[in-house]
Amino acid sequence: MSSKIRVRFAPSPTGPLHIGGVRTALYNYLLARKLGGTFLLRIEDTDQTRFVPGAEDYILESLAWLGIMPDEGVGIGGPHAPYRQSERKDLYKAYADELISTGKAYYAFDSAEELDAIRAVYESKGTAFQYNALTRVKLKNSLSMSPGAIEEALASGQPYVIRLKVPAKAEIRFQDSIRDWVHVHTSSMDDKVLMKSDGMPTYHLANVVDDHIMEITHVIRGEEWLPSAPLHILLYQAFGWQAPQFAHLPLLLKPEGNGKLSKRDADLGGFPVFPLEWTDPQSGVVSKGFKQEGYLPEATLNFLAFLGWNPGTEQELFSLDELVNAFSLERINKAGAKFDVNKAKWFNEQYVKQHPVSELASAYLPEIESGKAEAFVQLFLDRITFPQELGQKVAEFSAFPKEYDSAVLANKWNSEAQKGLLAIQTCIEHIQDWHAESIKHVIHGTLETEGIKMGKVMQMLRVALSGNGAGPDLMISMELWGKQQVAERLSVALAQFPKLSE
RNA sequence: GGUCCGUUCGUCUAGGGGUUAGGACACGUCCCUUUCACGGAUGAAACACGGGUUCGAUUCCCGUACGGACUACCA
Repeated sequence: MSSKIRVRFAPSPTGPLHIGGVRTALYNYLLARKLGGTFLLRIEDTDQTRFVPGAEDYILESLAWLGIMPDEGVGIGGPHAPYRQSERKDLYKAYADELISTGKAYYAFDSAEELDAIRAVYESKGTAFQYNALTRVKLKNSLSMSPGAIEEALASGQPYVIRLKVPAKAEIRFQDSIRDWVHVHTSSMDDKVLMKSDGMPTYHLANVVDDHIMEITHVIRGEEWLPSAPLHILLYQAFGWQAPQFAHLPLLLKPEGNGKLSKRDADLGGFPVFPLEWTDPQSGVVSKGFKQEGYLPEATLNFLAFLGWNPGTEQELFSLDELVNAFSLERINKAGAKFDVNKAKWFNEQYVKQHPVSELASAYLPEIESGKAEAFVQLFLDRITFPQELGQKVAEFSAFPKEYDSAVLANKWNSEAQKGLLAIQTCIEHIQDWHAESIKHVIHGTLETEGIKMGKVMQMLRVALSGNGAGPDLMISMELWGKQQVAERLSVALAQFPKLSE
């Protein structure tokens, strides 16, 4: 008996992959790597009406961007191909038939409209309708109909679904890796549809059959599946199969208020909930992506990993390999986690700072000569959250000041500052070796001989050169502007500042 | 409504029968710096409530409240 770990990520191609889905994929990936197992990708496209073109590619591209590619599955191949459920359609029918023949499932001929009507009646009475042991005898199915009538209905091609015959009185229990024992009584479950009238299986059947065939050992999925887990257990029992180990992940919640994180929150909060930018093929509406917003894949992964899991130590920055190493199902939390943009940004800043300067320079300042571009990156590295801010920073830096910080001017512009700036204007003319260190040396020396305190003029010098009262290291800035530019900026500023007499 | 799941600073969380309840983000203050940012230090900030069990409960049990998920021929 093989004890090889096999996990899967099984999204539906109904739109862009949600960030919660990405976290599910990540946890699956981490467990597989941690235990030397296999991570596979299966596409659950059994609902033909909700298929969205491009969604499958989007999923693959997202996983590739983050570096958590599956070992097996759609787009990769493997021993259990095909991995797209629509292409495995015929398989499921045979399993459903097996359940019919063993009496674990039955045909139901009730139309969707009939059931809706029944539901409406129940609802008007303040109760909920359940298709179960109590009601199925009064409905149109192979349990209530005579053998002849069933025969006839089937032969005449009357549409039907196959439903699981849920036992009336039984307690279903299973041990979840995250929630421990979960018990549910079958009286609160209904006879779920296994095969739809269009010949496609429902999620429940396809999922259980495929997880079994593909030898999945651990099912790691979102908490929204917890209520249907007992049904899946029942299915495994009906087939006589061993159920995999379940782990139901806590949900990702809205940053404000309550509820599941949704696309709407992203639009409202100005942050992405999708890994990559997505253009809706129907409406053309574009949704932001972590990548396009400027989040680095390592930062996105690290941030996501910590939403619902932690290593139990005080280390927060983890590479993917370190995550693999530290990961365990046991340390996943039970309660839902609110998405916090500030924390995401903080992670990104950490990774931006760690990023090789040369790469940032060539990727984000491609127009600028590499040596200078790297100097700019160094200058702004601590002041940006997203690397693409670099271009804007450099543009602002390079532009001639349009106006001068009036508050600083009001406070610091005095005759001593004027004297200092005049002295600086003269002395920089003589600097041959135009580098931050030598500029600093000369300016300091000049101010000292003039008997002017640094504090009295330096901020005015900054305002004169950049227009701003705050900014990066002035000496390095001067080096980057170049001697001629500095001289020009200084003389323009001096001409505009009010003239002060001694 | 029913079923199930959950609840430690504003947020992510550590912890766990006896602790000054720890860390991180954000926020305040201070230091560093010519300024800002970075960095460092520091402050404010939490065990939902009520009953048990116990010498002792934030920790275990039960209720309540609150929150969430699910309740389709969607996944």
